[in-house]
Amino acid sequence: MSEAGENTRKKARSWKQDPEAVRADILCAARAEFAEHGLSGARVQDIADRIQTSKRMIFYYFGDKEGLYRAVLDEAYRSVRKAEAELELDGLPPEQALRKLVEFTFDHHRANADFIRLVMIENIHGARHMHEIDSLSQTNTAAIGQIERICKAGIDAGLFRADVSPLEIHWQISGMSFFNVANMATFSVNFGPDLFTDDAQLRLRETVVNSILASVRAT
Amino acid sequence: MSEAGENTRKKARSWKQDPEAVRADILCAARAEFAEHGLSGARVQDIADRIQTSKRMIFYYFGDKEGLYRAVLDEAYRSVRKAEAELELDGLPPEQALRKLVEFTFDHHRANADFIRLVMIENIHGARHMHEIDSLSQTNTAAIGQIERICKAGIDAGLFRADVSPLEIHWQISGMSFFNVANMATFSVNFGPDLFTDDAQLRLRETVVNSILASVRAT
DNA sequence: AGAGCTTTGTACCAGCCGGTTAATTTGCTT
DNA sequence: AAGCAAATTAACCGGCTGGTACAAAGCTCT
Repeated sequence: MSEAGENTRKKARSWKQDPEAVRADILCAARAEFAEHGLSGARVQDIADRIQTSKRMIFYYFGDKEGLYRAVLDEAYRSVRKAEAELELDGLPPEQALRKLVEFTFDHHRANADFIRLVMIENIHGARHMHEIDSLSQTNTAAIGQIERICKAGIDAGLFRADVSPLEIHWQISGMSFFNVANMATFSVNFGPDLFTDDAQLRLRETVVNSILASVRAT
Repeated sequence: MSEAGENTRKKARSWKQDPEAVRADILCAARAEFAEHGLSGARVQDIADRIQTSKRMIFYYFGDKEGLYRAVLDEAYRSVRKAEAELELDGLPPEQALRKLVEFTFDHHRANADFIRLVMIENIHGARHMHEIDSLSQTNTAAIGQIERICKAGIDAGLFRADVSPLEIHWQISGMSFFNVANMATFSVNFGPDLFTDDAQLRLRETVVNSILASVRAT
């Protein structure tokens, strides 16, 4: 979740070489640019302008525009997965664990609009570029693991229906949390901005929690 | 829901003028192109190539690229709203009405991937272009009307909780139905394509129905 | 039939943008 | 200090792309 802006390297008169920092700066600026304008809408020159570097450097480090885009996508997924993995749920009773997971996901999506936009963009491209990033395939399914454990505990305790599907639950949580951020613009235009004030979002989050919990509970 | 492809006008040797058909053809080709490549990714030349016309015609009828995009967006929303309005729910008991609405929305989103993609794209642009289309603001809130009526009936009958929010319900239904189509690509890459087979989608739809119903039911 | 409008075809342009060439500077190694 | 690879800069290029100028061809009305 590396923060935006803030030149990491010193670029005062007599510049010091610091390739890692340059790479990181470019990646950060590129993430913002791609998130804002999409792949074809992003301008390499604008990315260079965001930090103190030249267009040439971008091609030097990342080959071409798509290479840069892939690197951005890779890093974005990596940092999100890291945050997910840090969430500790194992001690909690099933319902509380599920509640906490939903609340976390909902909040985390809201707090990482750039990532959401990158995923939107990637979906527009049919996830074509994700296929070319090998590091993604394995670690992503770990997100399901948490839900599987919660479900198993819930079923064993007789609290959850025996036929709950962890994958479907993840789909539901992701779906609403994602939609909430991704479609805020059009939803606001169509139905007003009332749902997106801070306290309305709190209520909405609770609605999502209740909806998920209600649907997994044993009758 | 005008269908794709299929040149409406005759373009044989001695061409007859048929501006309406040309306009419709352009709109149809443009919708496909924009849905596929986004606003900046779409090529005007490619739109012209999809049907039997010249780039010149597009600018003649729609002014510029953004004007065309706006027209596409307008027509897309219009046709979707029309389909929504045709859904007849008033005779049904509350739970069945809500179920039918969810099932309809879920299916309708799946069947209109182009529209979903246009909305995704518009969201990436912060719904900037929707603001410039006046015909949208009024008719869209009508979608909430149906849910309001259902909720009122449900509450009066003691079946639904008294504090259900029609807007939140609409948000939930839209959210999951939208996500299901919009994020199919990345979701499949991350968690496998299992959820998107025809019968898995049927089960998933049922999960959504149950989830919504469970959360509105009076305790 | 011909004036005057709308509609269509052809050729073209200006500028933007991804990407490159080549030369300069920095820092490390010896 | 000399040699060399890595890092950086500046200028440049080719082609793509939105948009246009101009002319020709149909339709309509008289």
